[in-house]
Amino acid sequence: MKISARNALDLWRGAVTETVRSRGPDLTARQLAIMLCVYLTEPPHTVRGLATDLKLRKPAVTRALDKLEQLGFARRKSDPDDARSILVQRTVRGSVYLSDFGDLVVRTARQIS
Amino acid sequence: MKISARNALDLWRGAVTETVRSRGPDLTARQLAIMLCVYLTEPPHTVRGLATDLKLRKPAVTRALDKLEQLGFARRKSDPDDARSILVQRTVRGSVYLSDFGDLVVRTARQIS
DNA sequence: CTAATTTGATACGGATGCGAAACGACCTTC
DNA sequence: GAAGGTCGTTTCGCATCCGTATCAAATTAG
Repeated sequence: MKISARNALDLWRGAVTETVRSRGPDLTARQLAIMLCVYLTEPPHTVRGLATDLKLRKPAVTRALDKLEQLGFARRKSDPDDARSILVQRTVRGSVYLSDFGDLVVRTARQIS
Repeated sequence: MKISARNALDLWRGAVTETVRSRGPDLTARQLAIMLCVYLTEPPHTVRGLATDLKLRKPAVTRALDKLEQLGFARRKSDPDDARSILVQRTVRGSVYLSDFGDLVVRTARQIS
């Protein structure tokens, strides 16, 4: 993957601009980071683990998961091995959303130099 | 610029995750989109123009500019040719921030596949 | 069994964002 | 110069997010 700093910024602008324009789900940076972590890194994902990984407080993760669950982008499942923990799971809807977003970035990249 | 959808998502995750972790300025997607537009596209930039371009309401742009100005990432200057308009201007601080962010994306890209 | 710890969720007060509507200042038109 | 339009801002009520502190439930340690 080769990319210059200028191209990186243009890429970011193109994708973020298009997201804003199209009135997509209004995710904060934290919510998006959590979502990408859940979908792109190996399970299992717990509230505690996500909080540690992203240097967030636990309530912030709980609330972000509330939002993602409300959008249908994540599901909570209690851990059978430790009923205190919850396992954050992916959904079809979330997979589709991220897939579309990835395609948007690719299309944007093609338009740049 | 060649990039696969999967790499695009990994790139996004890496950069957003690092931004969250490092406690950078907590910009919303709208605020970021406005900032990138101001810095990466040709001036002049007005509230009206930014709102039209991003399909936002004017008060949303005004508030985003309040935030960017508070962070030292933008300046308002009244248009000498039409005192109703304001011209959104770049700052050194904002340039440095975006430059650093671009470098972060480049570094992240290097770590991917 | 009891006490201490861990886990995720919740209550609270405060900060910040939103859209709709209204506003003052300014330009344009006649 | 009065009427109407444009531009950016402000006000209003509402929704969402934050961090701190606290909670109940489950687990672990003694």
